[in-house]
Amino acid sequence: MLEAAVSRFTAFSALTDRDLGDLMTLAGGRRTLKKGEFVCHEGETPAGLYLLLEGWTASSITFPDGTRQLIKIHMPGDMLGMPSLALRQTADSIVALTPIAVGFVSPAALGRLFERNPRLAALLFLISQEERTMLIDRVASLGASDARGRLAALLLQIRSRVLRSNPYAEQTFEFPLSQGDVADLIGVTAVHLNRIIQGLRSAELMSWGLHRVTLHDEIKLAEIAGVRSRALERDPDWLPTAL
Amino acid sequence: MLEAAVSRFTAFSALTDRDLGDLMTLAGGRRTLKKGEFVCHEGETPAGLYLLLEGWTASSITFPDGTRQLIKIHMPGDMLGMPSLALRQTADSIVALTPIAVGFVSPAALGRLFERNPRLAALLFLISQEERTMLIDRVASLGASDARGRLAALLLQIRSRVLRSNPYAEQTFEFPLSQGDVADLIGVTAVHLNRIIQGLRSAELMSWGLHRVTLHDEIKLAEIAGVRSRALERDPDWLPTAL
DNA sequence: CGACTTCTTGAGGAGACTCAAGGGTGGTGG
DNA sequence: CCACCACCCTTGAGTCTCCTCAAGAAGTCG
Repeated sequence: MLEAAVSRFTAFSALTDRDLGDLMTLAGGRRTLKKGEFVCHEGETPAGLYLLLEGWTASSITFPDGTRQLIKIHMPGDMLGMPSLALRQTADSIVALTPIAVGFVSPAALGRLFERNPRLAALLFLISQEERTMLIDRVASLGASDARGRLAALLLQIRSRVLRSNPYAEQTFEFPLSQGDVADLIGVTAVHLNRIIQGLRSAELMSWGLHRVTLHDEIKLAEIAGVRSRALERDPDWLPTAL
Repeated sequence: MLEAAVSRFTAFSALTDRDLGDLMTLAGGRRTLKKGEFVCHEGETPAGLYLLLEGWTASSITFPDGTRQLIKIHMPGDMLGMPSLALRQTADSIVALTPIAVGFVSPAALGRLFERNPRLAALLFLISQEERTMLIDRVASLGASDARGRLAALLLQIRSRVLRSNPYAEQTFEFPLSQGDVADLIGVTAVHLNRIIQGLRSAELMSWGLHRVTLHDEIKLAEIAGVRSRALERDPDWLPTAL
């Protein structure tokens, strides 16, 4: 459980006891939210960061005409609200897709982290860069692929993320999103997405039902998505030395 | 000139002489490239960062079928190659859209920055968050808008970026991209984009020609784009104190 | 059990793509 | 200096993806 909370850090480098302690003091004040509740709303003054401890969330942008675009799915270990640190108004709304628990990280604590534990600060910097890469891949998918390709890319991306926290997961995994949610993620209507899903089902590339998704042929799906898999850098030699 | 090179930092907070000195030692080895040359190719082992000093560049992802998706335009002051720091292979190719000059930043120098100047490191962190917001807005635009809206959003975004380095710019600005480039940016074909441009031209919302774009009615264009303007946070109080 | 959300299917229309061809422009070499 | 080539812009016609509107079926929660 604690392991999942720091998994984004440990993906880059092992943490010392001091690092772990600093992270724990960073994320104080555990808070739980029910499914459908909001961690924050776009337009608010940013309060700080939230370390997602349990459950899934999604961040979204709402257009003046009411259209909702889902930007990204978050899972345990993700730090929420970082992009809005640079802004006067929160950029995206964050909603709980399942019951969740978050730890609150005050901006002041973040400032102290940069002063007192440069190595951990650098790891947080790396996590941000990883997030940028994921957004870059999403831009590429939305801009260059059709609905089938976008769906395949999204499912593969979520699956690889699930695998990280549970290496024993099989081809099948829990999937709390509705088809409407996924439609908002990949930028198509729910009606059209449904027809795409029917197609992939009858081609026996995937199954989808009962809040559970199974990818039967990941190689074929990766071809459809047109994605290159990304390997994270481990223990980059330029990282400040551990305290 | 030097001013533009640090403009992304000073947008958040004024720099001390020490900060400026640290930044200068950070970006050593000025290199110039001709239009069309590549700063780096996707798939390579990441070498480090590049501070764009003069000219425009674009980063792109290439799909297995040869499709090219342009991710983002970079202008003087932008730090190139940051997302790939977290990866074993460079995520995006970066090509010069005009003659450019870059300064090279070694990963080792970056590590020292985190150890010796936490305030500057935090500013670099904030710049990364700003980049994430821009990508989030691009995901939203690509996912939720039609070609007209995407074009309007792109032009407004580029214009606000141009304004930052040249506050005296009028409605018109230099624009070195071809229609094909813009089509690759907003994820439509060049043929279709051209028809969209004709429409905006005849509606007298914009002009485009001779490597120059003029936005005649930004309010109307902002409506079409469906964008909220974003104000950067100035001098956040959690920043480590200046050295 | 009833209200609600979610999933599914149908039919017609609009936005975007493909293929194709003509004209303009800048650059290069003879 | 001119001829040629490459690239970019423009326009047309036909096709396909995806959207809208609509309504019924199935699942879910109180």
